[in-house]
Amino acid sequence: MAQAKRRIRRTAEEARQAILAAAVEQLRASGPASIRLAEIARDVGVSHPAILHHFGSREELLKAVVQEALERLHGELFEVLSHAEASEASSVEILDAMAETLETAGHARIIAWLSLSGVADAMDRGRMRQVAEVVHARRLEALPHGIKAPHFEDTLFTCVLATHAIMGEALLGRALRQSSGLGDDPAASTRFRRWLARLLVEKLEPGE
Amino acid sequence: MAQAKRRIRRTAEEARQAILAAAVEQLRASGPASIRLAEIARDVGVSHPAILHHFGSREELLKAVVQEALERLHGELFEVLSHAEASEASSVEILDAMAETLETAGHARIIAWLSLSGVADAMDRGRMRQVAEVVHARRLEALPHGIKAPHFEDTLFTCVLATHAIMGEALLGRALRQSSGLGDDPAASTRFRRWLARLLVEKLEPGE
DNA sequence: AGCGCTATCTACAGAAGTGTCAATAGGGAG
DNA sequence: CTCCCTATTGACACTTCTGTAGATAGCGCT
Repeated sequence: MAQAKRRIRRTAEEARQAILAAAVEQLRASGPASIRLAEIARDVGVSHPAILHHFGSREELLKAVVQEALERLHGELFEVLSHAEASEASSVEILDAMAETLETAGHARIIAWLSLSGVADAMDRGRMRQVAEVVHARRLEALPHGIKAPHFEDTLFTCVLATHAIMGEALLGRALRQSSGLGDDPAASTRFRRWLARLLVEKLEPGE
Repeated sequence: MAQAKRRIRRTAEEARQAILAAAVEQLRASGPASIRLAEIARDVGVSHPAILHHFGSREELLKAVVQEALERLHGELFEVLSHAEASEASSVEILDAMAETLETAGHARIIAWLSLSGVADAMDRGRMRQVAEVVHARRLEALPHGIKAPHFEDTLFTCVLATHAIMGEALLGRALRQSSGLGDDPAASTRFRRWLARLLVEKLEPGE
């Protein structure tokens, strides 16, 4: 009858990782407000007090999840940019790769959740400015002679616009395509990205 | 002692409106998942069963709130566009007005909440295409001679980009300004809008 | 004034979620 | 093999939230 249930005993670190993974997925899917200990426990295959044992409280689990998610994001973006730099990729390809990362890994959704619920304020440390400075340096380098150098803020705003576009496409892409009469055509998304990349590149590197 | 509490008795319609208003505000502030009957009841100044009396269940209240919020949004956008058309406003001014509406009234946040939580799918009926068609007609009209007519999709994508930018600015504006080293400068937001408007207008009406 | 409709209230039931506790058992160390 | 540490569990306490039920009290109508 009631067979004694065989316990799987992980190391503390393995357990934390398994729990964090399930929690991040939950965060991506339904936001921080709907993170339930029982549900995550079920996904991992443990009982919910186990989670409390490793994280102390739901609140602290949430903190850890947010940190984990942001670290994954920064890590992946760093990797994408490193690859791009190493392979001398074109601006179009870089933009494409970043969009791909944000969209398919669900990072865009997570950022939106955190931003809306005000959970992750000021965890960023000026990354946008760093990126913009790199782009601006490239831009000045490739500047044809006799053309007035653009202001830094122009480059910065261009980067901000690119960010908004990528995020917006990840969040509202499907809905807007529906609303545009494009149906569910997934190719429309890549067409938009290509179009956007051309627009931005023409703005930043008018010579090419 | 316990003074009999004087009840305020509203008409059913007034009560519904008061409840909806409080609920929409809650939706804007913290999203659909955190809509609590007791809290809304407190805001309105009634007991929570009163809400259930008027709406039947939390679920139906939520439906009504979503519908109300989207109707407000469509109404306000329609008004803005009507004004713009009547006053022959410039494209820059139109964009500015729409951004203002989306941002200050909190519509952008609401849309983002609904989109993330998958509550409001397909409530739109092709409005994006309508807008894009109007813009495209204007664009062809103002076209200088001897220039090849742009594809409709180019105009459509431009409108989509504008939408993403406005939404993104409303959602992530503060965070990105922080990350850009611009601090809390609220003027930076208007500078960005101006910059964006110029970019889009130059794309759509290169002659001016 | 008296009556009836119904918006509103208080009190309570039930579900679900977080957190506590003592007991259990897996696995490494000696 | 035995012991000890601690990851894990089932049971339970407590809170919060939705929904129900019966009583009550405004307000229009006659």
